[in-house]
Amino acid sequence: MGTVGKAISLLELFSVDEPELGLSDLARRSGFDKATTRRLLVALTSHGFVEQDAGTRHYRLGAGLSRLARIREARFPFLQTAVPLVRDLAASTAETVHLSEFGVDRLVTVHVEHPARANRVNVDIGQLLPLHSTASGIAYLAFARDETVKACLAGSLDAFTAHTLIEPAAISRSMGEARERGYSICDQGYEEGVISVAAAIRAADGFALGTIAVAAPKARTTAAAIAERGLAVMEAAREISMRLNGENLQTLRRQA
Amino acid sequence: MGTVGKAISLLELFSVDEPELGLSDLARRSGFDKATTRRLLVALTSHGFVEQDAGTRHYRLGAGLSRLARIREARFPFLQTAVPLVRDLAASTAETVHLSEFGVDRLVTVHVEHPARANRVNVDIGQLLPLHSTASGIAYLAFARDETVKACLAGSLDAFTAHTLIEPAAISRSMGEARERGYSICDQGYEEGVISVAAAIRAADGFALGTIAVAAPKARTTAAAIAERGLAVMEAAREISMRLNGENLQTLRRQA
DNA sequence: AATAATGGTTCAAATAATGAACCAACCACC
DNA sequence: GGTGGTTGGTTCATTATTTGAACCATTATT
Repeated sequence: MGTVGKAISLLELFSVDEPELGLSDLARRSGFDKATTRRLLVALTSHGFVEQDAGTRHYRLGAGLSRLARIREARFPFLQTAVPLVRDLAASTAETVHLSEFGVDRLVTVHVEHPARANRVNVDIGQLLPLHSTASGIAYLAFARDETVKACLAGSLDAFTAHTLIEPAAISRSMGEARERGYSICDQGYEEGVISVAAAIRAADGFALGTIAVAAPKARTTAAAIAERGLAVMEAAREISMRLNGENLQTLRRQA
Repeated sequence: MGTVGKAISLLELFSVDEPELGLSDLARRSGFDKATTRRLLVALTSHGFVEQDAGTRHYRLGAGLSRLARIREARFPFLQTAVPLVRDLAASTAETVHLSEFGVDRLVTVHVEHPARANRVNVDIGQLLPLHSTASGIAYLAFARDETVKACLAGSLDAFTAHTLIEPAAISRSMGEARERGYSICDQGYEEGVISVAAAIRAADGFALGTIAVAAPKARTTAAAIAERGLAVMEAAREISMRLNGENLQTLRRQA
């Protein structure tokens, strides 16, 4: 791995659960030498990607990242556009709704709304979702570029639960169903006891760029609820896509 | 400059005005060799910090940045907290209101509300503000750590207009006034014909972490309007600080 | 058809990154 | 008030990575 990759992988150690980490901790988790880790942190700090707490000397993500993210968001107002619809959907379903955007080879969770009840599915902002074993992933793949689908199915596919589909043929079938139906269903493919539905948010060219999903404890979820949520999530995704692309969303090339 | 610094300085070439850049362009502007530039871009792309348009082959900021920025925001909800108050202030003043956060040695503009009129001060998201020559900068310095103030005054201070204060003593005086008054005033210190007021948003320890400012064309701004806006911006900053720190904002050590 | 852009690649030479060993300071625990 | 185990931080000879001139393939422009 090159030096910039190492620097970035340091940044990736921070999470919602652990937003502040010390030098030794970072060195341990990254596997880099303490001196290396520190040199990288200094470089990142000097550009505002990392900040150091004056008191504890621990490190945290810096304002430079917010800046760049805002510049990106100004050009491509994904969050701004989608968040209100995520809220609406969360209110009407009373279950966890999460929004994700594609990045490299996974989906990046960029927004979450949790219902005000104790028994719920918990998703963290920044959480990374695999493509083959989540409702969001299948919804994304259903409208992704062939190269992306191929790259996904070619890699080694982890089985997170006993229900995870890992045969390319089974995943392809699942994608096909999602494409026809307009939304995907994933029954405990990523975590035991969780059932989700998701739909793809699409760019002007018709290809998926992210997803919106509703996740709920399977124990209290009926088949009728799934169908209802599926329609709702599909409608929300359609509306977000429309708003993003100014009404002129092309019909997708790749139809079922 | 180390390799990670170079990689980051590539990212910094993107802006709201130019959110997409080609390889040659990036190489030219950064001053790096084309091969180097590309290697850096590949590294950044493979971690989702940069995306490449499939059609134009141009590069843009990637979803990985949004992810990290959201993780940061989850821990420290500066934007979430402040934006509503920025909106209120923009509505009541009918002038440009911008919010900034300290980073490295400057203020980073993280949110802007523009009034719906043609003649207005324009501020872009991501814009970097110098500390010594803007209302925000002076407001920040007035409640910054001594080290920060010292580092600022020690550096070479650019004169952006004929009105820019560049003598450390004059800047210190300006800071003192801002501290007493509760808000800063900057009369064309950064751009000719623009007058701004700003107040510091403070962390739990009493030190500034950002600012909120109102900027207007000087031609239509009376002394009374300045005073009125000063109070409003001060109140907004106080409210944001309160909400961020859960009511227990410590009185600042360094008083006038 | 020639010209000058563009994005992208190669490999010996130059440079920057590495890490074991080293401080100093802090904390917990007899 | 030692003692051992932390922590953050630094040094410098060794080592591995980055560098860039020259290269190719495409795609406009003239």
